[in-house]
Amino acid sequence: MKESTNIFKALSDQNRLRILKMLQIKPLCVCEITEILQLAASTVSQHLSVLKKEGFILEDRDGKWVNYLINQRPGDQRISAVLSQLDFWIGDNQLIETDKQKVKLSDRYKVCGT
Amino acid sequence: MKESTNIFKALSDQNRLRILKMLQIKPLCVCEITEILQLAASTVSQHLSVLKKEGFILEDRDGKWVNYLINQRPGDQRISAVLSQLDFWIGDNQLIETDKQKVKLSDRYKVCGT
DNA sequence: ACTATATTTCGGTCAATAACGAAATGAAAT
DNA sequence: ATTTCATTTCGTTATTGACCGAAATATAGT
Repeated sequence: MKESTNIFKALSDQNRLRILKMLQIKPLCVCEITEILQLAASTVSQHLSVLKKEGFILEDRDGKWVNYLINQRPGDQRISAVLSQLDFWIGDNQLIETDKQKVKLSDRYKVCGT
Repeated sequence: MKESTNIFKALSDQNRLRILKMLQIKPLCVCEITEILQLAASTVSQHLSVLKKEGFILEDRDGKWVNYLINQRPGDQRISAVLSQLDFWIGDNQLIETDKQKVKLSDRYKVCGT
């Protein structure tokens, strides 16, 4: 018996919304997200695990990195509904606007490891 | 400049979801909702003010009572999207099922004032 | 004006959660 | 095998949010 989770809870945190919008641009590893959000890596990891647990995103290990990406085939229809119209549900504000710019310019080989 | 509020935050609380589903049956006053949720009136009032502030519901004073009802013409399209398909977004569980039964049987003149 | 009932506002407590840094784990390169 | 870097897990702290009861406000009836 699977208990019905409240998908809105996963979306109630502003930083998790920012992450979703960033992943809309392209898959990212934890250290790239950490760099952009200016949070501790452990905090970002937690947010990602919430989004993954709910089915919004998938992880894909690539060597020492873990890429996170939007889940294209979520089990839950409500999650599909949100993800397929992310711009409708989560409008851009200044913060998200600049996040997206940073994602476009982000290069893992420069951001990480230095 | 109106700051963009996170509509998901208003929906992240289980009791607020219950209230929305109850109001789907019929408009209710605070004391009826209080009776069904078994919370303090002040707590229910807080929940209602959040839902009202976000545009999910409207209030309509009727003498000493204040009726709350689903907003049929929300300004925010996302809120329309949620409200027009409330059953899709907020599935029934046992709790909500019995809430709705209680709403159908609820009679303000018996519940309040005694 | 006074009383009764409904509701909201206020001040405070407690629980949930977002945040951090440190330690543990995973994977690759030396 | 050891080092290095990315990530996760753990333990703790700070913040936020749900909740309550008491006091304040609103409305209607006496």
